Amino acid sequence: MAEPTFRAPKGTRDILPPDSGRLRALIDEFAAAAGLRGFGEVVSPMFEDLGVFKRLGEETDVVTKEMFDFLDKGDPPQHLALRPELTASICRAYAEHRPVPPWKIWYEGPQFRYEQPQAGRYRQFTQVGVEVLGADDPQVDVDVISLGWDFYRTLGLRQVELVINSMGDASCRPQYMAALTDHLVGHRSDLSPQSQVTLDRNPLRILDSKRDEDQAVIAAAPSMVDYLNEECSVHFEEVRAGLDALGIPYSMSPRLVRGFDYYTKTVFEFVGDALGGSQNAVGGGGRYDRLVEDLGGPPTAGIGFALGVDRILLACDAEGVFPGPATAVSVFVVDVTGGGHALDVCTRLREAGIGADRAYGGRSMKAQMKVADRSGAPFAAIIGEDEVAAGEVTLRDLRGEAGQRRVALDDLVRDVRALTTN
RNA sequence: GUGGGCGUAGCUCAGUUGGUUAGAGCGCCUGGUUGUGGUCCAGGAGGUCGGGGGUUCGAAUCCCCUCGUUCACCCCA
Repeated sequence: MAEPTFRAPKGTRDILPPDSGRLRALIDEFAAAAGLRGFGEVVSPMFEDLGVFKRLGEETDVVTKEMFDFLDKGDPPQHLALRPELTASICRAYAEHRPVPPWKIWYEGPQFRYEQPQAGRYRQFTQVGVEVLGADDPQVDVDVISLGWDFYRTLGLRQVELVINSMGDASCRPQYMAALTDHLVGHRSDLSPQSQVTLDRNPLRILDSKRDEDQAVIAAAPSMVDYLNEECSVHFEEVRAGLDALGIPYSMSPRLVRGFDYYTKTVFEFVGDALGGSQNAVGGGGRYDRLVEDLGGPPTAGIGFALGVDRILLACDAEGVFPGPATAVSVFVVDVTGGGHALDVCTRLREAGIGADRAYGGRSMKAQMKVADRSGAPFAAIIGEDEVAAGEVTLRDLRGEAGQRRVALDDLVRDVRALTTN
């Protein structure tokens, strides 16, 4: 392959038709699902002060080594970073604008992490997500989780599984951490070298290690749910009861700890079973009752999730669902008189709200018919000298058995409507 | 960031132990008598074999570097 002068930067890609149409349709689907449940959209900046993201946790890889950060041209310069996720931005916006709680919002857009790219893992990737700020009612957790669950079902995905856990809060997590650390330190020599390093930095991280050597130690480790205090325990029970009431299946995993330090109480992940490899998390989220405060806002409970659009589409491919939208072009105009009449006919159709396209460059009828076929349009409107003389066009059915017939130019819109509405 | 696989036309891939003008299928373009696509037939365009360096009389085939991609770890969506 001849090397082009420029190519999309490492870990980024161009999304072209028809994939881009599919992406758009997926986001529209999510917008509809969120809107139906009373969520409003927030469009926030693509970059923030670096400090906004640092609050996500000093032990979080996304913060410590995966940030696209830079200095602006100010004096003194401001240290900014492309957003690696959106929860922090939303919390920053909440602290800044103080909307009336509960604040139910959804978002969509690209996010950036400086990682080694892999299938389903990009340096620029798209997420859709929701956040609810200002309500710690477990019913909110249920509402949020069910929105995610329903969304996957709407797309047609059947092999997505829900996994949940509880991380406790500031009063019970320390006791669990002590017990976990005791256990891990006691088996330090049984852990992989990498996990032994992790142990000193953030013991919780070892729980989702995928290395075989670690599995026995992890399996014997204490579970957070056994250390939950009364409040957290009741909260978790109510979340589970709510999911049960909705008939949403889930499994509990004491190993589900998530990568951000800010989570409290409920955490959950949607796993795409149809995706091989490690990039099988198609969505995840949890409750974060301290984050808004950490960003300078009032004490505010929060919960939300982010769904990886790129991975969801890979999962759709794997399951053979969500093919994407059909063409919006209903009529492809074939004009063998030079093209001037195609201009007129297309305009008539478009002004009536009927999708219309045409060929350019005065190509042969055969060539234009091929383009018409490829366009996916259900009908072709053919214009030759005969039609022009009679003030008509030949309307041809490209997909069915209706054949073709001549119609008066002034009746074209009416006839196309009749054919496309039944 | 660490380690392994891969990188030949727009796409999916063949290219034998290094040896003459690098191939196929799909796609694209043009035709198959004078206005008709989706089937069929015939032509055609399109590649300095990711890039750079080296070994050799000679390299897509061997070596080194580099870039990209992919898999695992890590992390996460």
